[in-house]
Amino acid sequence: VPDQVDRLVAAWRRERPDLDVEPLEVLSRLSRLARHLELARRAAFVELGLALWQFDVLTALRRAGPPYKLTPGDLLADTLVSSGTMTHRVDQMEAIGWVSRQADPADGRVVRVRLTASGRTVVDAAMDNLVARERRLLGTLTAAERADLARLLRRVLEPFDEELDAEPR
Amino acid sequence: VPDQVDRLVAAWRRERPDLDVEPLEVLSRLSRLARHLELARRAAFVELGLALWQFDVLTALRRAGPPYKLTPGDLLADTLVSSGTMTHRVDQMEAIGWVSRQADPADGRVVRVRLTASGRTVVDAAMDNLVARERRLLGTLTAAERADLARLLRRVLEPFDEELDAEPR
DNA sequence: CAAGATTGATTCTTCAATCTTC
DNA sequence: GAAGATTGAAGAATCAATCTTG
Repeated sequence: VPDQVDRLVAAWRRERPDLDVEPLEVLSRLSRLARHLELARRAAFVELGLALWQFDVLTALRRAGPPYKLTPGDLLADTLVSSGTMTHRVDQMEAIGWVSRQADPADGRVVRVRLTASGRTVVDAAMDNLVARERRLLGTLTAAERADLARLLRRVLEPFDEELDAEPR
Repeated sequence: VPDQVDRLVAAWRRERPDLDVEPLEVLSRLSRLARHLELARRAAFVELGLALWQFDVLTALRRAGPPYKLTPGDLLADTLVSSGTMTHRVDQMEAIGWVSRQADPADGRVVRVRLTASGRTVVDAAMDNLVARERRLLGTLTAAERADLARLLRRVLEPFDEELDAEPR
């Protein structure tokens, strides 16, 4: 049964027979799937009064463990956004009360972003919700297939992770 | 060798041992990879004076084949954005001269968005560029592995494609 | 009333410039 | 001067409301 990407690839082969579009079989599915996931996650979080970008910041802090503090710079690497974006995000979430800012006693340039108790409550609920839904989503695959998929994705992801240390944002 | 997602998953297991975060092995890699791809594509198109969202619209029209006409509604399904977004996009690109709007003679509610000659020139160049780079990106995988990856992604994507007919945007 | 497209308000992201501290 | 964070302006995505035609 052909899917949307099969149709897309067939269309390219018809319109640009000079181009070998084989890479799209993987990368176009990947982009579309990521976009669908984003839309689905956003819809699920609306009920919790939570925006997707807020969830991304909260989970980074939650994962860090007690005392739930990271610098804006740490958060950049986790969320892959620019530094200006992160400042704005922290502003908003500080106003809501999910995070707070603290000066770093050792280095005056650095700020600590700390997850508050209410922020932790929200992110734990959202994470329960998310993992449950995403498990359903992967239910069409066997455990072995999921492991295969994870392994292949890791291989493609490798070059990107390596260059992360070098790039400013 | 552990990657960023291995670290992320390990952190969750430490902080939320009550949660089974196995789905993240796949879905977190997928999201991160999609984000990296987006950033890389954006950087590549900057040299061509092309924004990512413009590329998405142009390719949908180019793939459609002569006479390179689609309705805004058609473009929604291809690009997974809202109807308001698409109107704004077509506005911008019409101002640049890459597309034009035409009324549908048969149905007054419908608009045809047509790719112009200059739009076609731009999209063909960008597509050459994109496919070449993405082929390099997948070079770490063998042909068999790429086929495996495409197959597995297709399986996960299936439920989303099916519900596409039902949803408004 | 439904379908298709548009509009305007709001929100988020980005970029480049700036400020502070090392 | 470099690192880390912030600022403000500009651009794009979204939502809900609206307009037009079937």
